[in-house]
Amino acid sequence: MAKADFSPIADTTRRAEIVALLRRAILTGQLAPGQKLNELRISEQMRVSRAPLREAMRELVQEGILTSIPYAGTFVIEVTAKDIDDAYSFNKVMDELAIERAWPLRDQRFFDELDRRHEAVKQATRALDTTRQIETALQLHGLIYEWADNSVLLETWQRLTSRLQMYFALHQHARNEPVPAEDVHETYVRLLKGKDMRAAQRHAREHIDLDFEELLAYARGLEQRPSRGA
Amino acid sequence: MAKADFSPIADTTRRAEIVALLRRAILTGQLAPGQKLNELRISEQMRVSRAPLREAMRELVQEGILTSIPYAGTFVIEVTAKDIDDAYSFNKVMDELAIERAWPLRDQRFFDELDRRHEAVKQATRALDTTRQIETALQLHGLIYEWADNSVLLETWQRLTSRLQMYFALHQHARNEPVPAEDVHETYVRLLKGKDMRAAQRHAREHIDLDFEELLAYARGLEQRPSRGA
DNA sequence: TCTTGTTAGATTGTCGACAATCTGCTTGTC
DNA sequence: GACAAGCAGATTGTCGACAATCTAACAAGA
Repeated sequence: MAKADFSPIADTTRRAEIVALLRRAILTGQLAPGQKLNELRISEQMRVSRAPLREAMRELVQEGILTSIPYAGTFVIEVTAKDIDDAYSFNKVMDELAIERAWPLRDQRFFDELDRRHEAVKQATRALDTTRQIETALQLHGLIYEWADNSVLLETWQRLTSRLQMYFALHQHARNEPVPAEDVHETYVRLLKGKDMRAAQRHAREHIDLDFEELLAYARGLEQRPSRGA
Repeated sequence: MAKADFSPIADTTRRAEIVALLRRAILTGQLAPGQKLNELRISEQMRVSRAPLREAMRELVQEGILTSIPYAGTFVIEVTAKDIDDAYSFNKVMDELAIERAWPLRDQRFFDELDRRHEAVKQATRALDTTRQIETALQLHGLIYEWADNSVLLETWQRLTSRLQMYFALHQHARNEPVPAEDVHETYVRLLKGKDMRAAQRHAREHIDLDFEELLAYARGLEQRPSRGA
């Protein structure tokens, strides 16, 4: 009775591969914020013409991690403390919604997947792979969105994820510290398996708090005492 | 003391104009859901080469109103009852957040702008211009997002707006009724000017409810009793 | 009759070259 | 020396043509 459960064929267009490459370069900090993307140089490096490269860049502009100025160029977005703060407070509200919606839909598959992703984080942590640690942590966190059964909510989360990953990667790059050895997701996973939804929501908020606070402090430090008035 | 308040120069690239044209065609229902966009035909009609057209389409795919299948084509998104329901329940939560954030930032400029946009809706209603009525109503509603001082929240709203406008336009198209003469936004505007934030939030939710309920009923009617199981 | 292989037409994906625009330097003038 | 005009050089925007892929119609075989 096992239905053959094929996954979609891999995207075979150059455009899709370029998107993946560029996104990765940006999210890992290989391409720094504010940096200009020279079309000719990149197309030559990738052995690709400018047409698919430009289309890929247009996608990433819409995704919000590149910004384009006509006849001037396309740049990696700058990251301000306000951007991080905005993403943070928005994320808090979304999290509560996602947990609320996903809560009654939790089943064995959910718990299994939760463990699987949790394991992936722990493995990346053991391997001292900071990039992958951020990536897997976000995937762990994203499970409630995938389970919330709301396409708009999920899509919004995925958009936000790009930027969050970029922010955290920047932070890690700057600190250049070894990754924390202890498992900060233990409580989160346990609460999601439990019976108290409010407690899970509360923890999710506070748990996110911690990481973000560090991030914010770092970003504020970068900005030279700007005039923050309207 | 009046600062020269210039608006940005108009986008001079064909790409930007194509994006605007296509978006308009989709949001007004000129291009029906599911319809395929033939690149050659459109590029000839617009007297433009396929390169900027394709870049424009890539943007709209990311914006969520087009969908692309490699080597098969790019299509206007289909609208299901679930999509509308998802957008609806997501919008409710966002609205509460937006009102909460915008509330303490309301000032004279806010009230003036509120009146201005309200007037625009009434004018479109008097002119029996349904398309413009939808557009202006969404702009009126979007003010709280612009005032909430959160870039992520605003951006998310703008993305959602595209689809909402499309949904409502479809609905209007299908009903083909004259627009309602009475002013459904009167209470909304009055509450936003008042002192009771909770009341404003409650009304926004219920006000939105009305329009959406009709929309949902319509969309469900379209779908041939689909199996709604997982 | 149903399935499978082939082929022609149409459409999308990609390429290399040209046009439009910006940037920085040079030049000339005061 | 300061400043504006004008001139390369580089970069982005756009174009037309070619290559890769899909669709459907049709033929051949079980």
